This record gives sequence, C-alpha cells and structure tokens, in this order.
Amino acid sequence: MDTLERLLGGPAPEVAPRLLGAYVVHGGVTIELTEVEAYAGTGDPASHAYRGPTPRTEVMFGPPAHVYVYFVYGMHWAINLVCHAEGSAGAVLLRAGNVVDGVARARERRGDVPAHRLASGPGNLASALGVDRALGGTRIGDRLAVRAGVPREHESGPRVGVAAAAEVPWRFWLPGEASVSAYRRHQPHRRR
DNA sequence: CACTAGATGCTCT
DNA sequence: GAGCATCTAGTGA
Repeated sequence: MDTLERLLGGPAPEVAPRLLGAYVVHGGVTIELTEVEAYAGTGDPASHAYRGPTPRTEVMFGPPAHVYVYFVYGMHWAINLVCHAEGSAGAVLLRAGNVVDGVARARERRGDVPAHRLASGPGNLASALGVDRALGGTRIGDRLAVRAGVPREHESGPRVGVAAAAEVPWRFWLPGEASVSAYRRHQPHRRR
C-alpha cells in the first residue's frame, strides 16, 4: 500500500495531476481518469471544507485515501479522493475519464450514449461506476480501488462552475481527450 | 454549432 | 429558504 500512499498523499494540487491516467475501479467498471480538480480544504474558498467540518464534510478532515461523496443539484453524485493528512481537508474531485473495462455495465447505468460521454462530467462518472452515498467514508482499496497509471503531459486551468476562487487554475486534464469538459464559469441560479 | 432554462433534493444558515 | 464542485433537452442560427 506504499504505492497508494505515494499516489494519493500530499497537497491536493500536487496529487490531482498525478491521478491523470490512473485507473478507478468500482461496480464492475474501470475508468482511466482524464480530468480532475483539486480542492485544498480550509485554505480554499471553493472547497466544501472551507468553513470547517460539518456532518457532510467530516470525512475530508480524517485520514487520506478515503472517499468523499456528495450530492448536488438534486440528482448527481460526485466522487472525491481525500489526500491531505488528518486534520487538513484537501481532496481531488474526479471529473471525467474513459471507460476501459466494463463498458456494457456502464452503458446499463448511463444509457445509449457515445463512448466518450459514458464518464464525462463528475455526475456521469459517478453514475457509470454505480457510485452513490453508500461509498462515502469508505477506504480506498476497500470497495473503490485506485491504481496508478503512466504519467503523462497535462494541461491546467480554472475549475468548472465554482463560485469562489474562480480564477485558481486547479483543474487538470489530459489534452485531446473527448471526455474532458468544456470550461464553464459559475452561473447564479434562478428560482421561481 | 452556441446558448440557456428547468429539473430536483440535500445541506447548512 | 437559498444556494449549489450538474446535466440534458430544447431553441435558434
């Protein structure tokens, strides 16, 4: 497990690009990561952990190599890998990837979409893997597995859709991958 | 192609 | 109750 510690331990902005090309396995599906974002905990206004621990975010304040799962916009789950040491709350959001094994299984969950859209976007990625709140707080290697990939050239830029620290370039992706999201600025929500 | 409105429910104030 | 680390279908060009 030394390899896993080396891959996942450290400041989120350093761990995030290391995860590009790595493999995530859950629910009979394997995904090769093409896009991730770093969230640096209490020092990062865009992080869910910014204002300190809450029932939802306390996983991030625990030891690294655990899974933080959250629910957004009434219908989507998103997966984070906790990487900071206990007491600090940094994590990496898994935004997109290529399904390299278990395509049929992923398609059962995602429907009849083009291959590059099976796991494009945090909600779709979690859906393809069959991940929901039940995975939250589990240790990596327990139910969700992560394997290192081959290091690759990557690009970086501002994180998608965040209201705070909108200019911080902590999104990392593999260039030329169709699964990577187009950048979108945060947009305030209308209500009726 | 680009752009946007609406769905939907959890979490914290 | 307000805001949200989203996604898709729909419109218009």
